[in-house]
Amino acid sequence: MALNLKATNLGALASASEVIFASLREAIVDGALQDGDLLRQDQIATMFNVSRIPVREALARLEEQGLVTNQRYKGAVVSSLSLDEITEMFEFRALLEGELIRQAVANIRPETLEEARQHAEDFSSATDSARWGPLNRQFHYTLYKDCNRPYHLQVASNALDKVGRYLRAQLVLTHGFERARTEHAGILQAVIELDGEKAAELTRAHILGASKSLVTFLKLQNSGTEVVRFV
Amino acid sequence: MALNLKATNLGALASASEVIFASLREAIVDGALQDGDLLRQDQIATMFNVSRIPVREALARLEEQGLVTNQRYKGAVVSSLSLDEITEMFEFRALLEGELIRQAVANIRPETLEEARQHAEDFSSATDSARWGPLNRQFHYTLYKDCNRPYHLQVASNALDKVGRYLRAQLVLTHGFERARTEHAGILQAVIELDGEKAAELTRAHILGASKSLVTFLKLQNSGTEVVRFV
DNA sequence: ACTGCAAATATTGGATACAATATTCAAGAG
DNA sequence: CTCTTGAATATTGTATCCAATATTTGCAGT
Repeated sequence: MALNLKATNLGALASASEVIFASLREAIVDGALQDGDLLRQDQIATMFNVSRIPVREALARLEEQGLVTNQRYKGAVVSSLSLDEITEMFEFRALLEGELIRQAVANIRPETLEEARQHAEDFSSATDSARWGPLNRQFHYTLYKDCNRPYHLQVASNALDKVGRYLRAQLVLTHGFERARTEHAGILQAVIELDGEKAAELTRAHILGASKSLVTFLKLQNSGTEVVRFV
Repeated sequence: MALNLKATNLGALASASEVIFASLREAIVDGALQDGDLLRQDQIATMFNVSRIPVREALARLEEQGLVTNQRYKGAVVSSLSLDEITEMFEFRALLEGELIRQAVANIRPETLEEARQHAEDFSSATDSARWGPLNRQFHYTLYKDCNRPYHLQVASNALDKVGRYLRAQLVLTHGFERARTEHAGILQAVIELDGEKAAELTRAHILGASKSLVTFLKLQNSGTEVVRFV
Protein backbone atom coordinates (compact mmCIF):
# COMPACT_ATOMS: atom_id res chain seq x y z
CA MET A 1 0.00 0.00 0.00
CA ALA A 2 1.29 3.40 -0.87
CA LEU A 3 1.13 5.52 2.22
CA ASN A 4 -0.35 8.74 1.04
CA LEU A 5 0.57 11.23 3.65
CA LYS A 6 2.26 14.52 3.40
CA ALA A 7 4.75 13.51 6.03
CA THR A 8 6.31 16.44 7.71
CA ASN A 9 9.77 15.41 8.67
CA LEU A 10 9.52 15.70 12.41
CA GLY A 11 13.23 15.31 12.84
CA ALA A 12 13.66 18.46 10.81
CA LEU A 13 11.44 20.57 13.03
CA ALA A 14 13.18 23.62 14.25
CA SER A 15 15.26 23.49 17.38
CA ALA A 16 15.31 26.46 19.68
CA SER A 17 18.63 27.65 18.32
CA GLU A 18 17.32 27.52 14.75
CA VAL A 19 14.24 29.54 15.61
CA ILE A 20 16.32 32.15 17.38
CA PHE A 21 18.82 32.27 14.54
CA ALA A 22 16.13 32.81 11.93
CA SER A 23 14.41 35.38 14.04
CA LEU A 24 17.50 37.45 14.74
CA ARG A 25 18.58 37.16 11.17
CA GLU A 26 15.31 38.50 9.89
CA ALA A 27 15.37 41.32 12.38
CA ILE A 28 18.83 42.35 11.25
CA VAL A 29 18.17 41.99 7.54
CA ASP A 30 15.10 44.13 7.52
CA GLY A 31 16.27 46.70 9.92
CA ALA A 32 14.39 46.00 13.13
CA LEU A 33 17.84 45.63 14.64
CA GLN A 34 20.29 48.25 13.51
CA ASP A 35 23.99 48.72 13.06
CA GLY A 36 25.81 48.62 16.33
CA ASP A 37 22.88 47.39 18.37
CA LEU A 38 24.08 45.29 21.28
CA LEU A 39 22.71 41.77 21.54
CA ARG A 40 22.59 40.57 25.12
CA GLN A 41 22.43 36.79 25.51
CA ASP A 42 20.34 36.98 28.63
CA GLN A 43 17.86 39.40 27.17
CA ILE A 44 17.34 37.29 24.05
CA ALA A 45 17.13 34.12 26.12
CA THR A 46 14.41 35.69 28.24
CA MET A 47 12.48 36.83 25.17
CA PHE A 48 12.39 33.29 23.81
CA ASN A 49 12.00 31.71 27.22
CA VAL A 50 15.08 29.54 26.89
CA SER A 51 18.52 29.40 28.43
CA ARG A 52 21.51 31.18 26.91
CA ILE A 53 22.87 28.02 25.29
CA PRO A 54 20.74 28.05 22.13
CA VAL A 55 21.11 31.83 21.96
CA ARG A 56 24.86 31.47 21.86
CA GLU A 57 24.63 28.97 19.03
CA ALA A 58 22.43 31.33 17.06
CA LEU A 59 24.89 34.17 17.61
CA ALA A 60 27.78 31.97 16.51
CA ARG A 61 25.92 31.21 13.29
CA LEU A 62 25.10 34.85 12.72
CA GLU A 63 28.71 35.78 13.19
CA GLU A 64 29.73 33.21 10.60
CA GLN A 65 27.31 34.92 8.22
CA GLY A 66 28.84 38.27 8.98
CA LEU A 67 25.65 39.76 10.33
CA VAL A 68 26.97 40.00 13.87
CA THR A 69 30.35 40.63 15.42
CA ASN A 70 31.34 38.92 18.63
CA GLN A 71 33.84 40.25 21.08
CA ARG A 72 35.04 37.83 23.70
CA TYR A 73 33.57 38.62 27.11
CA LYS A 74 32.01 41.79 25.72
CA GLY A 75 29.13 40.65 23.63
CA ALA A 76 27.68 40.65 20.16
CA VAL A 77 26.78 43.69 18.11
CA VAL A 78 24.98 43.96 14.81
CA SER A 79 27.73 44.39 12.22
CA SER A 80 27.96 47.71 10.48
CA LEU A 81 29.49 48.33 7.11
CA SER A 82 31.73 51.18 6.08
CA LEU A 83 31.08 53.04 2.86
CA ASP A 84 33.87 51.07 1.20
CA GLU A 85 32.41 47.83 2.40
CA ILE A 86 28.96 48.77 1.16
CA THR A 87 30.42 49.67 -2.21
CA GLU A 88 32.22 46.37 -2.41
CA MET A 89 29.09 44.43 -1.49
CA PHE A 90 27.16 46.04 -4.32
CA GLU A 91 29.98 45.31 -6.75
CA PHE A 92 29.93 41.73 -5.64
CA ARG A 93 26.20 41.52 -6.13
CA ALA A 94 26.49 43.06 -9.58
CA LEU A 95 29.03 40.46 -10.62
CA LEU A 96 27.13 37.53 -9.23
CA GLU A 97 23.56 38.51 -10.05
CA GLY A 98 24.57 39.42 -13.58
CA GLU A 99 25.79 35.88 -14.02
CA LEU A 100 22.72 34.45 -12.31
CA ILE A 101 20.27 36.11 -14.63
CA ARG A 102 22.29 35.21 -17.69
CA GLN A 103 22.18 31.57 -16.72
CA ALA A 104 18.55 31.77 -15.74
CA VAL A 105 17.52 33.20 -19.09
CA ALA A 106 19.07 30.16 -20.77
CA ASN A 107 16.68 27.90 -18.86
CA ILE A 108 13.76 30.15 -18.15
CA ARG A 109 10.30 28.60 -17.87
CA PRO A 110 7.09 30.37 -18.88
CA GLU A 111 5.66 30.07 -15.37
CA THR A 112 8.68 31.85 -14.02
CA LEU A 113 8.22 34.68 -16.46
CA GLU A 114 4.61 35.08 -15.46
CA GLU A 115 5.52 34.99 -11.80
CA ALA A 116 8.22 37.62 -12.27
CA ARG A 117 5.83 39.83 -14.21
CA GLN A 118 3.40 39.61 -11.31
CA HIS A 119 6.10 40.49 -8.79
CA ALA A 120 7.19 43.46 -10.87
CA GLU A 121 3.60 44.66 -10.86
CA ASP A 122 3.24 44.13 -7.13
CA PHE A 123 6.41 46.07 -6.53
CA SER A 124 5.36 48.89 -8.81
CA SER A 125 1.99 49.32 -7.17
CA ALA A 126 3.09 48.94 -3.56
CA THR A 127 2.43 52.09 -1.58
CA ASP A 128 3.74 50.85 1.74
CA SER A 129 7.47 51.54 1.59
CA ALA A 130 8.11 48.91 4.24
CA ARG A 131 7.20 46.28 1.64
CA TRP A 132 9.49 47.58 -1.09
CA GLY A 133 12.51 45.67 0.12
CA PRO A 134 10.91 42.21 0.19
CA LEU A 135 8.99 42.80 -3.05
CA ASN A 136 12.14 43.94 -4.79
CA ARG A 137 13.89 40.84 -3.62
CA GLN A 138 11.08 38.61 -4.78
CA PHE A 139 11.15 40.07 -8.25
CA HIS A 140 14.85 39.58 -8.75
CA TYR A 141 15.12 36.16 -7.17
CA THR A 142 12.18 34.84 -9.12
CA LEU A 143 14.08 35.73 -12.26
CA TYR A 144 17.18 33.95 -10.97
CA LYS A 145 15.28 30.84 -9.97
CA ASP A 146 15.87 28.86 -13.14
CA CYS A 147 19.62 29.38 -13.17
CA ASN A 148 20.11 25.92 -11.73
CA ARG A 149 22.98 27.00 -9.51
CA PRO A 150 21.99 26.66 -5.88
CA TYR A 151 25.35 27.63 -4.43
CA HIS A 152 25.55 30.78 -6.51
CA LEU A 153 22.03 31.64 -5.40
CA GLN A 154 22.80 31.13 -1.77
CA VAL A 155 25.93 33.23 -1.85
CA ALA A 156 24.06 35.99 -3.65
CA SER A 157 21.29 35.81 -1.12
CA ASN A 158 23.74 36.07 1.76
CA ALA A 159 25.33 39.11 0.18
CA LEU A 160 21.93 40.70 -0.25
CA ASP A 161 21.11 40.00 3.37
CA LYS A 162 24.19 41.88 4.45
CA VAL A 163 23.10 45.05 2.64
CA GLY A 164 19.35 44.61 2.96
CA ARG A 165 19.08 47.51 5.36
CA TYR A 166 21.06 49.86 3.17
CA LEU A 167 19.17 48.85 0.09
CA ARG A 168 15.93 49.72 1.79
CA ALA A 169 17.31 53.10 2.64
CA GLN A 170 18.23 53.60 -0.99
CA LEU A 171 14.72 52.74 -2.14
CA VAL A 172 13.02 54.95 0.39
CA LEU A 173 15.32 57.92 0.70
CA THR A 174 16.85 58.50 -2.73
CA HIS A 175 13.96 58.11 -5.17
CA GLY A 176 15.35 54.62 -5.74
CA PHE A 177 11.86 53.24 -5.85
CA GLU A 178 10.81 55.17 -8.94
CA ARG A 179 13.98 54.27 -10.75
CA ALA A 180 13.69 50.64 -9.74
CA ARG A 181 10.23 50.46 -11.27
CA THR A 182 11.42 51.39 -14.73
CA GLU A 183 14.63 49.40 -14.46
CA HIS A 184 12.70 46.29 -13.44
CA ALA A 185 10.57 46.70 -16.55
CA GLY A 186 13.68 46.82 -18.69
CA ILE A 187 15.17 43.73 -17.12
CA LEU A 188 11.92 41.84 -17.45
CA GLN A 189 11.67 42.82 -21.09
CA ALA A 190 15.19 41.58 -21.79
CA VAL A 191 14.36 38.27 -20.14
CA ILE A 192 11.17 37.94 -22.16
CA GLU A 193 13.23 38.50 -25.29
CA LEU A 194 15.56 35.75 -24.02
CA ASP A 195 18.46 38.16 -24.30
CA GLY A 196 20.62 36.93 -21.43
CA GLU A 197 23.46 39.29 -22.11
CA LYS A 198 21.20 42.31 -22.08
CA ALA A 199 19.42 41.13 -18.93
CA ALA A 200 22.78 40.69 -17.24
CA GLU A 201 23.97 44.12 -18.30
CA LEU A 202 20.78 45.79 -17.10
CA THR A 203 20.90 43.92 -13.81
CA ARG A 204 24.48 45.00 -13.19
CA ALA A 205 23.61 48.59 -14.05
CA HIS A 206 20.58 48.39 -11.76
CA ILE A 207 22.67 47.26 -8.83
CA LEU A 208 25.61 49.58 -9.44
CA GLY A 209 23.25 52.51 -9.97
CA ALA A 210 21.59 51.83 -6.65
CA SER A 211 25.01 51.63 -5.04
CA LYS A 212 26.02 54.97 -6.47
CA SER A 213 22.94 56.82 -5.30
CA LEU A 214 23.14 55.17 -1.90
CA VAL A 215 26.77 56.11 -1.40
CA THR A 216 26.11 59.67 -2.47
CA PHE A 217 23.30 59.85 0.01
CA LEU A 218 25.30 58.32 2.84
CA LYS A 219 28.20 60.65 2.24
CA LEU A 220 25.89 63.61 2.62
CA GLN A 221 24.50 62.16 5.82
CA ASN A 222 27.91 61.43 7.22
CA SER A 223 28.98 65.01 6.72
CA GLY A 224 26.41 65.90 9.37
CA THR A 225 27.15 65.13 12.99
CA GLU A 226 24.36 62.70 13.67
CA VAL A 227 24.18 59.12 12.57
CA VAL A 228 20.91 58.76 10.75
CA ARG A 229 18.73 55.81 11.50
CA PHE A 230 16.79 55.15 8.35
CA VAL A 231 13.85 52.90 8.96
CA MET B 1 55.45 58.67 29.91
CA ALA B 2 55.08 56.57 26.79
CA LEU B 3 54.70 52.95 27.82
CA ASN B 4 56.88 51.03 25.42
CA LEU B 5 55.51 47.54 25.38
CA LYS B 6 54.55 45.27 22.54
CA ALA B 7 51.10 44.63 23.96
CA THR B 8 49.38 41.52 22.65
CA ASN B 9 45.64 41.96 22.60
CA LEU B 10 44.65 39.47 25.26
CA GLY B 11 40.97 39.92 24.60
CA ALA B 12 41.47 38.58 21.11
CA LEU B 13 42.99 35.32 22.28
CA ALA B 14 41.11 32.31 21.08
CA SER B 15 38.30 30.81 23.09
CA ALA B 16 37.91 27.04 23.22
CA SER B 17 35.16 27.10 20.64
CA GLU B 18 37.31 29.11 18.24
CA VAL B 19 40.23 26.73 18.58
CA ILE B 20 38.00 23.75 17.96
CA PHE B 21 36.33 25.44 15.02
CA ALA B 22 39.64 26.25 13.35
CA SER B 23 40.98 22.81 14.02
CA LEU B 24 37.99 20.94 12.63
CA ARG B 25 37.84 23.27 9.67
CA GLU B 26 41.43 22.62 8.77
CA ALA B 27 40.97 18.91 9.16
CA ILE B 28 38.01 18.94 6.79
CA VAL B 29 39.57 21.27 4.24
CA ASP B 30 42.71 19.29 3.82
CA GLY B 31 41.19 15.89 3.98
CA ALA B 32 42.11 14.55 7.40
CA LEU B 33 38.37 14.28 7.89
CA GLN B 34 36.53 12.94 4.91
CA ASP B 35 33.11 13.07 3.32
CA GLY B 36 30.52 11.46 5.48
CA ASP B 37 32.72 11.12 8.55
CA LEU B 38 30.65 11.32 11.68
CA LEU B 39 31.60 13.97 14.21
CA ARG B 40 30.70 12.94 17.75
CA GLN B 41 30.44 15.81 20.18
CA ASP B 42 31.68 13.76 23.08
CA GLN B 43 34.66 12.39 21.22
CA ILE B 44 35.76 15.84 20.07
CA ALA B 45 35.18 17.28 23.53
CA THR B 46 37.39 14.60 25.03
CA MET B 47 40.13 15.23 22.48
CA PHE B 48 40.26 18.90 23.40
CA ASN B 49 39.63 18.27 27.08
CA VAL B 50 36.57 20.50 27.25
CA SER B 51 32.85 20.00 27.65
CA ARG B 52 30.52 19.60 24.68
CA ILE B 53 29.33 23.21 24.81
CA PRO B 54 32.20 24.79 22.87
CA VAL B 55 32.20 21.80 20.51
CA ARG B 56 28.55 22.44 19.70
CA GLU B 57 29.28 26.05 18.89
CA ALA B 58 32.13 25.06 16.62
CA LEU B 59 29.87 22.59 14.82
CA ALA B 60 27.19 25.25 14.42
CA ARG B 61 29.73 27.54 12.79
CA LEU B 62 30.99 24.79 10.51
CA GLU B 63 27.46 24.04 9.44
CA GLU B 64 26.92 27.67 8.57
CA GLN B 65 30.00 27.43 6.37
CA GLY B 66 28.62 24.37 4.68
CA LEU B 67 31.47 22.13 5.73
CA VAL B 68 29.31 20.06 8.05
CA THR B 69 25.72 18.92 8.03
CA ASN B 70 23.80 18.62 11.27
CA GLN B 71 20.86 16.30 11.79
CA ARG B 72 18.84 16.94 14.88
CA TYR B 73 19.43 14.28 17.52
CA LYS B 74 21.56 12.32 15.10
CA GLY B 75 24.79 14.19 14.83
CA ALA B 76 27.05 16.05 12.46
CA VAL B 77 28.72 14.61 9.39
CA VAL B 78 31.32 16.11 7.11
CA SER B 79 29.38 17.41 4.10
CA SER B 80 29.88 15.67 0.83
CA LEU B 81 29.34 17.18 -2.57
CA SER B 82 27.69 15.56 -5.56
CA LEU B 83 29.30 15.79 -8.97
CA ASP B 84 26.87 18.55 -9.91
CA GLU B 85 27.71 20.46 -6.77
CA ILE B 86 31.43 20.09 -7.38
CA THR B 87 30.98 21.33 -10.93
CA GLU B 88 29.02 24.33 -9.71
CA MET B 89 31.64 25.16 -7.10
CA PHE B 90 34.35 25.26 -9.72
CA GLU B 91 32.21 27.44 -11.99
CA PHE B 92 31.68 29.78 -9.09
CA ARG B 93 35.39 29.93 -8.39
CA ALA B 94 36.14 30.59 -12.04
CA LEU B 95 33.74 33.52 -12.09
CA LEU B 96 34.98 35.02 -8.86
CA GLU B 97 38.70 34.39 -9.12
CA GLY B 98 38.73 35.68 -12.68
CA GLU B 99 37.37 38.94 -11.38
CA LEU B 100 39.77 38.93 -8.42
CA ILE B 101 42.85 38.65 -10.56
CA ARG B 102 41.63 41.27 -12.99
CA GLN B 103 41.19 43.73 -10.17
CA ALA B 104 44.45 42.73 -8.56
CA VAL B 105 46.42 43.34 -11.73
CA ALA B 106 45.12 46.89 -11.78
CA ASN B 107 46.73 47.52 -8.39
CA ILE B 108 49.56 45.03 -8.31
CA ARG B 109 52.69 45.89 -6.34
CA PRO B 110 56.19 44.73 -7.28
CA GLU B 111 56.63 42.92 -3.96
CA THR B 112 53.50 40.93 -4.67
CA LEU B 113 54.81 39.91 -8.05
CA GLU B 114 58.05 38.75 -6.54
CA GLU B 115 56.23 36.83 -3.84
CA ALA B 116 53.97 35.14 -6.37
CA ARG B 117 56.96 34.20 -8.50
CA GLN B 118 58.52 32.58 -5.47
CA HIS B 119 55.33 30.67 -4.66
CA ALA B 120 55.08 29.46 -8.24
CA GLU B 121 58.61 28.16 -7.98
CA ASP B 122 57.95 26.50 -4.63
CA PHE B 123 54.90 24.80 -6.06
CA SER B 124 56.74 23.66 -9.15
CA SER B 125 59.57 22.12 -7.21
CA ALA B 126 57.56 20.50 -4.44
CA THR B 127 57.94 16.76 -4.46
CA ASP B 128 55.72 16.03 -1.49
CA SER B 129 52.24 15.85 -2.98
CA ALA B 130 50.70 16.60 0.41
CA ARG B 131 52.02 20.15 0.06
CA TRP B 132 50.66 20.78 -3.42
CA GLY B 133 47.27 21.93 -2.18
CA PRO B 134 48.51 24.63 0.21
CA LEU B 135 51.24 25.78 -2.16
CA ASN B 136 48.78 26.06 -5.01
CA ARG B 137 46.53 28.11 -2.82
CA GLN B 138 49.34 30.39 -1.76
CA PHE B 139 50.32 31.11 -5.34
CA HIS B 140 46.82 32.09 -6.41
CA TYR B 141 45.88 34.05 -3.33
CA THR B 142 49.10 36.00 -3.38
CA LEU B 143 48.17 37.16 -6.86
CA TYR B 144 44.70 38.16 -5.66
CA LYS B 145 46.02 40.01 -2.65
CA ASP B 146 46.11 43.47 -4.20
CA CYS B 147 42.55 43.35 -5.49
CA ASN B 148 41.42 45.45 -2.56
CA ARG B 149 38.19 43.55 -2.14
CA PRO B 150 38.16 41.74 1.17
CA TYR B 151 34.63 40.40 0.88
CA HIS B 152 35.24 38.96 -2.57
CA LEU B 153 38.39 37.35 -1.24
CA GLN B 154 36.67 35.81 1.71
CA VAL B 155 33.84 34.37 -0.34
CA ALA B 156 36.34 32.93 -2.81
CA SER B 157 38.33 31.46 0.01
CA ASN B 158 35.25 29.83 1.51
CA ALA B 159 34.38 28.33 -1.84
CA LEU B 160 37.89 26.97 -2.18
CA ASP B 161 37.67 25.48 1.29
CA LYS B 162 34.59 23.56 0.29
CA VAL B 163 36.37 21.88 -2.61
CA GLY B 164 39.87 21.76 -1.14
CA ARG B 165 39.74 18.00 -0.78
CA TYR B 166 38.59 17.43 -4.33
CA LEU B 167 41.12 19.84 -5.71
CA ARG B 168 43.88 17.94 -4.01
CA ALA B 169 42.59 14.76 -5.57
CA GLN B 170 42.71 16.44 -8.96
CA LEU B 171 46.31 17.52 -8.47
CA VAL B 172 47.46 14.14 -7.26
CA LEU B 173 45.42 11.69 -9.27
CA THR B 174 44.88 13.25 -12.69
CA HIS B 175 48.26 14.70 -13.64
CA GLY B 176 46.80 18.01 -12.54
CA PHE B 177 50.08 18.94 -10.95
CA GLU B 178 52.05 18.97 -14.19
CA ARG B 179 49.36 20.98 -15.93
CA ALA B 180 49.10 23.41 -13.05
CA ARG B 181 52.82 24.12 -13.26
CA THR B 182 52.66 25.37 -16.81
CA GLU B 183 49.33 27.13 -16.32
CA HIS B 184 50.67 28.98 -13.31
CA ALA B 185 53.56 30.20 -15.41
CA GLY B 186 51.14 31.54 -18.00
CA ILE B 187 49.03 33.34 -15.41
CA LEU B 188 52.09 34.83 -13.77
CA GLN B 189 53.38 36.03 -17.13
CA ALA B 190 50.06 37.72 -17.91
CA VAL B 191 50.16 39.48 -14.56
CA ILE B 192 53.73 40.62 -15.13
CA GLU B 193 52.59 42.06 -18.45
CA LEU B 194 49.81 43.80 -16.54
CA ASP B 195 47.29 42.21 -18.85
CA GLY B 196 44.36 41.79 -16.46
CA GLU B 197 42.00 40.45 -19.05
CA LYS B 198 44.41 37.74 -20.10
CA ALA B 199 45.20 36.83 -16.51
CA ALA B 200 41.50 36.52 -15.81
CA GLU B 201 40.90 34.36 -18.86
CA LEU B 202 43.81 32.06 -18.01
CA THR B 203 42.67 31.78 -14.40
CA ARG B 204 39.17 30.84 -15.45
CA ALA B 205 40.51 28.27 -17.89
CA HIS B 206 42.82 26.93 -15.18
CA ILE B 207 39.95 26.40 -12.79
CA LEU B 208 37.48 25.04 -15.33
CA GLY B 209 40.12 22.74 -16.75
CA ALA B 210 40.80 21.32 -13.32
CA SER B 211 37.07 20.87 -12.85
CA LYS B 212 36.76 18.98 -16.09
CA SER B 213 39.57 16.56 -15.39
CA LEU B 214 38.35 16.06 -11.84
CA VAL B 215 34.81 15.28 -12.92
CA THR B 216 36.02 12.88 -15.57
CA PHE B 217 38.09 11.13 -12.96
CA LEU B 218 35.31 10.97 -10.41
CA LYS B 219 32.85 9.61 -12.94
CA LEU B 220 35.23 6.77 -13.64
CA GLN B 221 35.61 6.09 -9.95
CA ASN B 222 31.88 6.19 -9.34
CA SER B 223 31.28 3.55 -11.98
CA GLY B 224 33.10 1.16 -9.69
CA THR B 225 31.34 -0.13 -6.61
CA GLU B 226 33.63 1.22 -3.98
CA VAL B 227 33.82 4.78 -2.79
CA VAL B 228 37.41 5.79 -3.22
CA ARG B 229 39.14 7.64 -0.44
CA PHE B 230 41.76 9.70 -2.11
CA VAL B 231 44.29 10.99 0.34
C1' DA C 1 17.15 -18.57 11.14
C1' DC C 2 14.11 -14.40 10.87
C1' DT C 3 10.89 -10.81 12.41
C1' DG C 4 8.81 -7.67 15.74
C1' DC C 5 8.93 -5.60 19.93
C1' DA C 6 10.81 -3.66 24.29
C1' DA C 7 14.35 -2.61 27.38
C1' DA C 8 19.01 -0.86 27.58
C1' DT C 9 22.41 2.16 25.80
C1' DA C 10 24.16 6.07 23.32
C1' DT C 11 23.82 10.62 21.70
C1' DT C 12 22.11 15.09 21.17
C1' DG C 13 19.48 19.52 22.87
C1' DG C 14 19.00 22.43 26.56
C1' DA C 15 18.86 24.13 31.72
C1' DT C 16 21.32 25.23 35.59
C1' DA C 17 25.44 26.37 38.00
C1' DC C 18 29.93 28.24 38.30
C1' DA C 19 34.33 30.49 36.66
C1' DA C 20 36.53 34.17 33.96
C1' DT C 21 36.37 38.63 32.39
C1' DA C 22 34.41 43.30 31.72
C1' DT C 23 31.96 47.32 33.43
C1' DT C 24 30.19 50.37 36.90
C1' DC C 25 30.41 52.88 40.95
C1' DA C 26 31.83 54.70 45.22
C1' DA C 27 35.47 56.13 48.29
C1' DG C 28 39.89 58.22 49.08
C1' DA C 29 44.16 60.93 47.50
C1' DG C 30 45.72 64.89 45.39
C1' DC D 1 36.47 68.83 41.98
C1' DT D 2 39.11 65.32 39.28
C1' DC D 3 41.58 61.24 39.04
C1' DT D 4 42.78 56.75 40.62
C1' DT D 5 41.71 52.40 42.66
C1' DG D 6 39.32 48.53 44.31
C1' DA D 7 34.96 46.41 45.41
C1' DA D 8 30.33 45.39 43.58
C1' DT D 9 27.72 44.22 39.64
C1' DA D 10 26.92 42.52 35.05
C1' DT D 11 27.99 39.65 31.30
C1' DT D 12 30.13 36.09 28.85
C1' DG D 13 32.47 31.23 28.51
C1' DT D 14 32.25 26.65 30.01
C1' DA D 15 31.18 22.41 33.05
C1' DT D 16 27.84 19.57 34.79
C1' DC D 17 23.45 17.66 34.85
C1' DC D 18 18.87 16.36 32.99
C1' DA D 19 15.44 15.61 29.22
C1' DA D 20 14.37 14.23 24.51
C1' DT D 21 15.39 11.38 20.84
C1' DA D 22 17.90 7.76 18.29
C1' DT D 23 20.21 3.34 18.05
C1' DT D 24 21.35 -1.11 19.60
C1' DT D 25 20.55 -5.37 21.88
C1' DG D 26 18.16 -9.19 23.70
C1' DC D 27 14.26 -12.01 23.66
C1' DA D 28 9.79 -14.13 22.31
C1' DG D 29 7.18 -15.94 18.74
C1' DT D 30 6.94 -17.97 14.28
